[in-house]
Amino acid sequence: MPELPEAETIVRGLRTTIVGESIRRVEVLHLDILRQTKAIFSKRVRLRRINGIERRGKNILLVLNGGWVIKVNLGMTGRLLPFSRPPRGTERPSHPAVRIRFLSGALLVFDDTRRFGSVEALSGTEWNEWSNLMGPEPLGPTYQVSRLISGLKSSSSPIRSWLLDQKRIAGVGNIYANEALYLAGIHPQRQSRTVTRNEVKALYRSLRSVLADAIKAGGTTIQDYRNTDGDKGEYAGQLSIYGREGKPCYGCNSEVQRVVFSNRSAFYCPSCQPFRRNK
DNA sequence: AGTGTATCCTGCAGGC
DNA sequence: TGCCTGCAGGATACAC
Repeated sequence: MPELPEAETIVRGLRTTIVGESIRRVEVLHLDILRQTKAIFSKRVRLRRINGIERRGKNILLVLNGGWVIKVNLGMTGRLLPFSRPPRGTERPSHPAVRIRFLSGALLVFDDTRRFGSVEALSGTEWNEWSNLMGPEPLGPTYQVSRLISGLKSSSSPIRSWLLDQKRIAGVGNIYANEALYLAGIHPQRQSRTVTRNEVKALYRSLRSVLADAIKAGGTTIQDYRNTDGDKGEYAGQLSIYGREGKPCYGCNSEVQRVVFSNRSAFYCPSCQPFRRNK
């Protein structure tokens, strides 16, 4: 579920709740979520203070003293839910996988129905190495259209696949890739290197505006996504193409199509996003 | 080297 | 009502 805007919304929620808390102990209810042994994870985070919350792509970082970080990837259905005291009744998470308990009595629960998410404690060095393997942040102040042009120029991948590759650009998932391609008038299966310079410029603009607008709306909830207050994101009402198979295109009334490749659905308007033969 | 496919897991919606 | 199939915001180990 969560792409960059959803992760950013959660980061902002955590900044107002758990920064300054110190970890008393951790409980791991599903070992497959943890990317290291429970003993190592516990040893690395216990009694450390949360100094800040950061985001890299779709990943959420709890920055601890000593340079340690807890890296959280939400997968498809992951949630990070802070509580000032143990939750009761309907407040209780349905699929808790990891609980971080603080000295104050507050706690943070990583809840994940499908358990595609992951949690891992890394040293500052390990984190830097990992981060360096990722592509640039599309909303970063130094990200420029030239970067997108040169990246696409050398790739024979379909452009939707290129956008989903976290090593090429960080944080873009299936919803916003589809939305940005629609707004730029580019068919999702166009070979990346055949996309024209003007089309890439349009894509650069649409990508940044879609992501920024989605952050303003608190992200997109299709089914599972919730922010740190347990509330849904409102961007679903603004989606132009994602999930609209069989419905009329907002621009031209043509029927929105769905095609599956790389095991993911892509949505497009055959009229507004024509497929041109690859060079 | 770079790409595409299958797989992990649970739950929900729709068809019969 | 119940059973079946397909589908879901992600990442990655493989095969080619």
